[in-house]
Amino acid sequence: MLEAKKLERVVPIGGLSDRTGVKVETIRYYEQVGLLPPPERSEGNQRRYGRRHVERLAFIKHARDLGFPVEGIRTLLRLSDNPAMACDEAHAIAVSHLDEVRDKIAKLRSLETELARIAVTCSGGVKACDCAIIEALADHGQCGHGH
Amino acid sequence: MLEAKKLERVVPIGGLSDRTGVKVETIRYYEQVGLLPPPERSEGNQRRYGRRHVERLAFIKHARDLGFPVEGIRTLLRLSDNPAMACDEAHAIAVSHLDEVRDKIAKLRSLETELARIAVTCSGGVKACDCAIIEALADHGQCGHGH
DNA sequence: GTACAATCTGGAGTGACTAGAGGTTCAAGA
DNA sequence: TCTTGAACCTCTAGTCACTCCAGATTGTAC
Repeated sequence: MLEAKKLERVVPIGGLSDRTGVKVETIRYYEQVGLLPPPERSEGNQRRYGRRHVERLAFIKHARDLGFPVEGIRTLLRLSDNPAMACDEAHAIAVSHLDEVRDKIAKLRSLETELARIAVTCSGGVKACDCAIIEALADHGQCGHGH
Repeated sequence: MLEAKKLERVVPIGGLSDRTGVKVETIRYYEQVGLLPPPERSEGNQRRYGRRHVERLAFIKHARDLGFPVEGIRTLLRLSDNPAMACDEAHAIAVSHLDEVRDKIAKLRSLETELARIAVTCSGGVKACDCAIIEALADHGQCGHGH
């Protein structure tokens, strides 16, 4: 058992960073906020990570890439550590987040439309023109707030 | 002249907030970072805003609603105060921002696709199932980083 | 052994707000 | 005119998810 543990490949934080694509500083941050458990240390107090940390961090990164907030990931990790629990909660988290992403897409498309309208009215390059972009931004009728 | 100025309708910060939809605290913030010039004050040191401030803040709000960063808005405001300047810069700012918005939409749609895939594999509600969401997040093949 | 890159901790910054504490002013109503 | 409560003030610090920097130590290749 100890022998098996002794032979496990452990890496310093840079090695974990290389394996997961997560920055060194971000790894330390995740440890600080409790997403990643503190690893064992070398005699010189340097972090040494084994396979389980690699897997945990990969999970975290995948979830971050999908836009889950840190607190949501904390919940997902807890569920991950208790596979016998109902997956209602994981599903609720994912669906809620999916809704947020869809809302955001809708909003951004609306922004895109207006930005494209604004940008196209001023092709640029003409000195001393009255800038249509500035005028569009000053146009209260387009600012989405009733006056 | 002084008489005309005396008769201009001025409002306290709450009035400006009501007229523009921008929060009181956010108005103070914009003054602090220099987007909004400091207004005149009452004898009791309360801010008093006239029409020009209302217009300036409406401009800022419109630009923020479109997602322009504060520094970009600072530039747009400078251009707005100098209408004789070439509008190359305003155009460049708008187009650059439009590109960012388009990039973001593309990324979010990709996220939506994967989230929808993940969420649909676990309809939830079945106790003691192996949660497909957790497994999907743990699946290195899907995390966008080569191992 | 030497040198340099990697690692450590602690503190603070980023961007755009947002909240709270404790004190003052203002305006409406009695 | 007086009272009261909302609006206002400044200052400080928090939010979220990182990110950066300084100064010191460790580790590894040559």
